[in-house]
Amino acid sequence: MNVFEVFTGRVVAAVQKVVPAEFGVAAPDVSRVVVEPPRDAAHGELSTNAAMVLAKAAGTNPRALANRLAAVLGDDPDVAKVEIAGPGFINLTLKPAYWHGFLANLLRLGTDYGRSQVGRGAKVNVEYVSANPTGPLHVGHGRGAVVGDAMASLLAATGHEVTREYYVNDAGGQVDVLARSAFLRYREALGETIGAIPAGLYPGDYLVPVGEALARVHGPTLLGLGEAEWLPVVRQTAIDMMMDLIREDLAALNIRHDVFFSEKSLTSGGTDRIAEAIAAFRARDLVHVGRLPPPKGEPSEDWEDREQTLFRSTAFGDDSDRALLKSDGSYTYFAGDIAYHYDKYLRGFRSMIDVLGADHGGYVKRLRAAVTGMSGGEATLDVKVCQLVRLLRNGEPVKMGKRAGNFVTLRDVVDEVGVDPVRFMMVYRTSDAPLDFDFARVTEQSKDNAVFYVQYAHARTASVFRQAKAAVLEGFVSAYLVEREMAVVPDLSPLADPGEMALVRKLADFPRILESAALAHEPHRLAFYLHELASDFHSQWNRGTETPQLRFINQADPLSTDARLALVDAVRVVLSSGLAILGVHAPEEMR
RNA sequence: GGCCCCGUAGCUCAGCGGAUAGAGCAGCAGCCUUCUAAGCUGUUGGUCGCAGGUUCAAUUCCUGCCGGGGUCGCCA
Repeated sequence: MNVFEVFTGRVVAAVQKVVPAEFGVAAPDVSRVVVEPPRDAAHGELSTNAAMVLAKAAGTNPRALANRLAAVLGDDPDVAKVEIAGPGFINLTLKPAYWHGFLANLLRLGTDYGRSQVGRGAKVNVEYVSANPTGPLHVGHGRGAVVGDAMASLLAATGHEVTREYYVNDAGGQVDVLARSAFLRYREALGETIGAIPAGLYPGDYLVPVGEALARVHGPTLLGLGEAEWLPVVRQTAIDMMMDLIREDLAALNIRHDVFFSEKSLTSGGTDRIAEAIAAFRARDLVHVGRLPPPKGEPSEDWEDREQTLFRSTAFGDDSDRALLKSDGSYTYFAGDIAYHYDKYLRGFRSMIDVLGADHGGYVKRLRAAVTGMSGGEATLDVKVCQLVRLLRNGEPVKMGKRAGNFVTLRDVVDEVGVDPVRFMMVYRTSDAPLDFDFARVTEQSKDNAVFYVQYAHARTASVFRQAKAAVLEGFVSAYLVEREMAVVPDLSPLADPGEMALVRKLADFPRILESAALAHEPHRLAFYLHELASDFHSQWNRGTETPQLRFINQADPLSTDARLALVDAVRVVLSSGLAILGVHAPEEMR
C-alpha cells in the first residue's frame, strides 16, 4: 500500500482523460510521470511533474496543461487542495480522512507494510564477502558483508527471490601458501621450534589451531612425506577450518549465506566446468587467440609477448581483452570466475549482484562483459564496489601493520562495539565513498550517534506503551491498544496536529524508500530514512514536553490518546521492520 | 599513462533531471516539578571543483580539464 503509487495511478487516469480529449494526443506516454513528496512541505503533500513532462507532446505549455489536470484532480474525493506552482508542478494536499485511512491500513498490515512485489518474483543472486579462505575477515570484508546482506534483505522485501552466495576461492596459489603456512604450525604443534614465519607465508596465529588439529589427526606421519603428498591434505584441513572461522565471523554479524560455491568444484569430480564455459563463449565467438600490449605502470621483468587465449571483453566495453589461460596452460582466475558466473546464469539468475572490495574496481568491466556476453545481454550484473573503511580511535587512524599483532579483525570490532553499531554504520553511507569508522563515536549514547538515535526512537515507542499500560489501569485508554491488537484500529480522526500529520506522511514514504533502495541496490537510503523518521518522532515527542496537550498520553483526552497510540505503534512498526531489513536490533529500552 | 570512485556549509555527509540545494557536528540563542533532556527548538553559514554541451528544466546526464583516493600484470 503505497500512497504515491496510488496517486500516480490517479494522475495517469487524469492525463488519459484530459490529454486525448482536449489536446488530441491519443496515447500520451506517461512513463516519466511521477508523484513524489515535494522537497518543501510548504508545497503540499504530493507533487507531480505530469504537466511538465507531457506539455511538449500535447503541444501546449506546462502551466496550461497543469490547469486542466488540476481541474480533474480537484474532483478527487480524497483531494483537499490542488495548486499549480513553479514551472508547472501540480501540488496536492489530501484530506485528513485519507491519511487516517492510510494509517489504519498501515496498522492492519503491520510488519508487511512497505513490502511490495515490484520484483515480481525475479531471481536475484547476491554474491558478497567471497574473501579468500586464508584467514579471519577484516573490517573491509565486514563492510561488503553488511552491504550485501542488507541489499539481499531489501530485495527479498520487495518481491525478489534472493539467493545469498559466497564464492570460496579454494583453488589457486593462495591456498597453497595457506597450506605451507599451516604446515609450519603443524611442525610447531609437534614440538619443533619454528622461529619467525618466513616472508611470503601467513604469519597469523589463527593458524596455530590448524597445526594442532593436523597434529592431533595425523600425528607425525606427514613429516615423512614430500610436499606434493602432504600439501593437499593440509590444504583441505586449513581451508575447512578457515571457512569455519569466516562463518563464525559472519555469524557474529548475523549473516548467513545460502550457498557457498567452491571454485575448486568447477574442475573437480571429473568435470571441467571452466572448459564448458569457455566452449559456450567460443560458440558465441567471444574467444580468440591474440597478443596483448605490455602492462602499463611499473615495468615488469617477467612479462613476455606471446599468443594467448583471450576473452573478447572489449566487445562489451572493457579496455583490453582478457587472458583465459596462463602460460603453463592452466586457467586464469578470471576463467574460473567466468565459469562461476556462467553457472549462476544456468541456474536461472538473470540479475546478479557482486559486492566487491575497493581493490577490485579494475575487475568490474571484464566481469560485466562476461555476463553480458554469456547471456547475449539477457542477464545483468551490477557490481557494487565498496570503498575502504578507515578505523579511527579517538579521531586517530588505527595503524594496521602487516605483521600479526596489531591487525584489527572484523571480529575484534564486533566484539568491542557490538553488532548493531557495526551493521548500521556500515550501511549509513553510500558504498561508493570511503567510510570512517570511529570506535568511540559508534558506541556513544547520544544523538550524535546515528545507530543510537534510531534505536532510541524505537525504545521510546515502547516506553509510550509501558506508560499506557498504567493509564489503562486508570481506565482512560483502550486496553486493546496497549495489548497492540491493532486488528481493531481506533478512530484516528483526533490526529490533526501538524507534527502528527507530518509523521503520518513520513510513514507513507517508507514503501517508496524500500522500493527505490532495492531497485538502485543502495541500502544506505533505508538507513537515512530511518534516521529521518526517528528525528520526526523525537521531535513530536518533545513537542509534548512543551505543550502537554500534545503528549501521546493525555489523561484529559482518551480519544486522542487512543489515536496517538495508534500513530506511535505505526512508527514502532516501521522503525522495527526497517531496522530488521538492515539486520539491526530494535530494542524495547536502552541500557 | 589507462581505468574506477570521490570533490556540495568551517567539519562529516545526504540529495543524483525539477520549484528558494538539505541534515548532523561545530558556533550563537533557548527548552527539564515532564511519556527516558540518552531528547528538542530557533539561528549563522553554500559561485553544489572549473569550463563547455544536451534539456522546457542540470548539483543531478554528456565531454574536457583541475584536485584527492584506489587500481593496473598469466596474482587471487
